[in-house]
Amino acid sequence: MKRVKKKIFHDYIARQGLKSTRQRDIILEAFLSSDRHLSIEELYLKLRVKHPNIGYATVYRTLKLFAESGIAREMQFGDGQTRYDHVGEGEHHDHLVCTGCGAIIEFENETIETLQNEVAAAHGFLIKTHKLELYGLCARCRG
Amino acid sequence: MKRVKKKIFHDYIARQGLKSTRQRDIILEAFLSSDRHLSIEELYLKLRVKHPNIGYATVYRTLKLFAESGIAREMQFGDGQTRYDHVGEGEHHDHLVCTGCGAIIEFENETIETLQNEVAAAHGFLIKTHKLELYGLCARCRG
DNA sequence: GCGCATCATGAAAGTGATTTTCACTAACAT
DNA sequence: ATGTTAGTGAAAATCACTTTCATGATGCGC
Repeated sequence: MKRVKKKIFHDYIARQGLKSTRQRDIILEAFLSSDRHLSIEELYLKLRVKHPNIGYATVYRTLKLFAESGIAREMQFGDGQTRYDHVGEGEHHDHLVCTGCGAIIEFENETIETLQNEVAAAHGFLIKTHKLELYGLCARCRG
Repeated sequence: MKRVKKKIFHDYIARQGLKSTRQRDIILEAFLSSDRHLSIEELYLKLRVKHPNIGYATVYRTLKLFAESGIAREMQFGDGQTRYDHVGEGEHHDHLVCTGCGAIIEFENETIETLQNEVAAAHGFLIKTHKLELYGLCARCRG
């Protein structure tokens, strides 16, 4: 899984005529082995422990590159920070966001996806991506 | 329709012990007679033509107030700006966002809403709100 | 109507999260 | 090994709000 994503990223880098660097590999490894939905700052802080020399800007630029290469997805959950989600081959999931504790739970629902495509078709739209977030209280927070 | 929303807002203002001001009325009128999904800046610029004395901060605070009163809804479409959507009585709609020309089209789909509730229930979640956006190219932009 | 406790406003300063700049390095094709 | 081009890190600049503060309205009580 990690291996596959590393390959996808490296292929992308090569295809775009970009360079493979030590920093990118370190950041990629850290990203792949971290929680989903990490913000730039969270990843930066995590990296800083072992690699205090890697700058915030590099993490920022590399994460953007991950998104471009298709192994990550930029997300906004209304907390003012952009988060980067992992993206699997052809996989897509949506989120349940707990407004109480901030927990983010993933789910997939084929039927909803199908309906979305129908809606799009009815409007002549060609869907590229979508975003579905359900905000509320998780089982633990709804006392 | 406009009348109803004005009343809702004024009632809210009164209930909260706030004051009715000339600026709020001007901004409310401009908001109600403008496109849906306006950003603070867009509304501010629009207002500035006839009311150059109204400050950005006032538009910002008033829009927040609209959202609190229930006649507007804050939205984020990934373009870095918060937009304010009109909200009708009990109504809810989702969006198709064209990444080509920026057009935003609204739609409603009862079945999807039902499925969302089922997903939430399956996870013990209590849904408060949701956000569903389909990004792609509109009929005009998919050449 | 008038006083005045509050709330509101506008200009400007402050914030927080990126995003860009720039001088310096590192990759990699030759 | 070297030249060309992309990458890096620190710091400065942006951007989109958000708050502060001195000044100006509101509107209830008399």
